[in-house]
Amino acid sequence: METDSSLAILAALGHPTRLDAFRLLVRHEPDGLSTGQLVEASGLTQSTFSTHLAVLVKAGLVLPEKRGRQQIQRANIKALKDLMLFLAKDCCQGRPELCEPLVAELICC
Amino acid sequence: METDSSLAILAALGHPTRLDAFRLLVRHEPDGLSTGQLVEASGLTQSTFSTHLAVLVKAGLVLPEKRGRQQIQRANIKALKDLMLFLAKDCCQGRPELCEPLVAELICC
DNA sequence: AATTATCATCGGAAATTTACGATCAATCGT
DNA sequence: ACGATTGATCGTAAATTTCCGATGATAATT
Repeated sequence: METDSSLAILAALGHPTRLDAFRLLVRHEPDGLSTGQLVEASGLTQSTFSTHLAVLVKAGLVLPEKRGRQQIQRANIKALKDLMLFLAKDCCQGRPELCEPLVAELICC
Repeated sequence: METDSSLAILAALGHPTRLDAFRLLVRHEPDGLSTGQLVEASGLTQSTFSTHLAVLVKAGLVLPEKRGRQQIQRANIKALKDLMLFLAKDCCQGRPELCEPLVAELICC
């Protein structure tokens, strides 16, 4: 994964509203949630949340899917995986000994 | 790890200057780099970079250490690990089947 | 066809971030 | 003690982000 798309993902998740929304979508995989449900959960205005959602979509973290006049949003787990691999490479590639306990702790989850 | 500190880490890494600096520090573990070396690598002004560095330190991603009149900066690998565990929990806790390929790919690195 | 529901986009205000030069504090070398 | 080096902090201007109400576009309902 290139650093630019990782950067976009990090920036997208670096806001409470967007992080909450993404985590909520992960918990609702693979059904997803409509934009309206996400708006309600956020407690923000529809237009305000729409711009946040656009950031997540642009970063590739959320995959919108048209269903009727609703817009179903789904978390892109692969994007999350790619980000984690990108982060892991930083410490594992250069310093494998630093990565060992990290992976060990991940396996048990 | 609480979501607030994860949020701070994500926001801190969501800027090219700070992401670059952090990755550079990871590659220089465990020796670290002086602030001046980081400034030079960033190509920014000393004062500008100093504010970026403060964000990284506040998020706990970088651990400063006084040495003479220099300030040695070191990457906090544990903070990175905690972030990855936080992200992994989102998809693993709710949906273990989503996490399996993620962990599998991490192990090989 | 008209109305309603869902969601994106526009326009603009307020807040925050980013960037810089200048200054200050601390430490080192002379 | 004095000057030089290192890096944090202050003041501030420009850019970006965040938030909202209003408007538009599209699709379902009546």
